[in-house]
Amino acid sequence: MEAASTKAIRRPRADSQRNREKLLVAAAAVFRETGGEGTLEAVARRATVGIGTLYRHFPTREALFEAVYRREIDQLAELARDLEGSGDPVENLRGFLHAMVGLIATKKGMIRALAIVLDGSCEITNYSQATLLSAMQRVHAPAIAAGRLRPDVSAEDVLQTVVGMCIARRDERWEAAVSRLSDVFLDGLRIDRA
Amino acid sequence: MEAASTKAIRRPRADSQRNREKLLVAAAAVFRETGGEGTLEAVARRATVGIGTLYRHFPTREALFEAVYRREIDQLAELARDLEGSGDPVENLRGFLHAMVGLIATKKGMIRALAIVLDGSCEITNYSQATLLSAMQRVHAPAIAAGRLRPDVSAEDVLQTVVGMCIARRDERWEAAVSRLSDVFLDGLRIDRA
DNA sequence: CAATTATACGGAGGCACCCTCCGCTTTCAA
DNA sequence: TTGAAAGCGGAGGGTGCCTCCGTATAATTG
Repeated sequence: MEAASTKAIRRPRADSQRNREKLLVAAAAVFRETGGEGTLEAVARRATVGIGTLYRHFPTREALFEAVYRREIDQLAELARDLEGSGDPVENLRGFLHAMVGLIATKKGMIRALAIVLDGSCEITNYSQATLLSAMQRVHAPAIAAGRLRPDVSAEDVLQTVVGMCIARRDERWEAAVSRLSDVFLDGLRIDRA
Repeated sequence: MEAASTKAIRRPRADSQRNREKLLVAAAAVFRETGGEGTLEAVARRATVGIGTLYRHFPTREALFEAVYRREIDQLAELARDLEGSGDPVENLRGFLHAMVGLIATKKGMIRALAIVLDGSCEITNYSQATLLSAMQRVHAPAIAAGRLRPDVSAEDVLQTVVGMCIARRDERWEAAVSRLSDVFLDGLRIDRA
C-alpha cells in the first residue's frame, strides 16, 4: 500500500515523534538559558518525559546538541548556496562569516554546540560537521579560484578560526568584536589589498 | 628573632608546604596526560594525599589549574619583557604569538586552562588573565605606536583570537596550523603590506 | 622536655549527574 | 480484537565534586 521503503516496516509511533519534538523544544530552552550547560535530567523533566526516553532518542549529549542546532546549521548551508556564483567572491565570504557570527550570537548555546561539532572526535556529529564545512567551502573556493585569497589557508582553517574567536569571546558585545576580527583575518587572507 | 612580618605569626607548617608541592607536581602530570580533564581525586591519589588536603590548598579546580600554569604564563611574560625595545615591532609580535602557541602546544592541558582563564568569572584567574594580557600589550603597543598595525584592534582582541584558534583546533598538527593562521591574522592587522 | 595550641590531615558521606536496564504500557497492523 | 513490536519511565549503580569534623602533628611556650 504505502509507497514506503522495502516493506514490513512500521510507521514510527506517534508518541515517539511527539516525545522527540518535546525533547527538542525543552533542550533548546534549557541550552539557551544555561549557555549549553544544562543537565540532561533537567531537559527530560522540562519535556515531562523520562530520562530513559531522552537517552533512547539521543544517546549522547552531543547527539542532542546536534539535533537542536541542525536547523541553524542547515540555514547556514542554505545561505552559502544562495551566495553561489554571484557577486564579489571575497565580499560573499565576508557576508557569510558575518551571518555565521550573527547566528551564533542569537543562539547562546550554539557556541558550545559548534565547539562540539568541530571537535570531530565524536561520530555522531558527522552530518553537522560535513554540512558546515561544505558550506564554508562553497563560499571559500570561488575566492581562491579567482586568485583573491591565499590558497594555503583552507576553508576548514577559516571555519575553525572564526568559531575559535566566538568561543574565546565570553564577554558582552562579543558579536561586534568578532565580526571585526573576522574582517581582519579576511584582510590577512587577501592577496589583493583593498 | 626572626625578621619576619608583624609578630605572633607562626611559620607555615612544613608538611603543608610539602603537600602543596606534591599536589602541584601531581596535578601537572595528570593534566598533561588527560588534556586537563583528570579528576581531582586522581590528583590527590597521585600525590598520596587526602582529597580534603587538596581542597584546602586549592578550593576550586580553577585554582589548581591556575597554580600549575602560573609558571608557564610567567614565562611568556618574561619573553614579552625580553622583546621590549629592540628589533622590528611587528616581527616581535609575530615571534611572541608563535612562542605562545608553542608553549600551549607543549602543555596540552593549558588549552583548557586558558579557556578557564578567559572566562574571567572566577577571582583566582585574574592574575593569569592580567599577566597574559599585559604581556600581550607590551609586545602589541610598540607596533601600534610605530604606525604599523591597525589601531582599532586591541591587544585583548589579539590575545583572544589566538587563544580561540588554539581552543578550536583539536586535531593533531594544530600547532603548525595555528601558527600559520596567526600569521594571516597579523597580516590582516598590518597597515604596511609586506 | 613537656604542655599547649594553632594548623593541617584524611576520608567518610551527602549531593548531583551520567547512563543502563528492564518490567510495564501504548500503538500499530492484521 | 488481539498479538507483538515499539516505546515509556524511573530505579539504581557508578563516578566525581566538595564539605565537615574527629584525629594527628608541627610550632611555640614555659
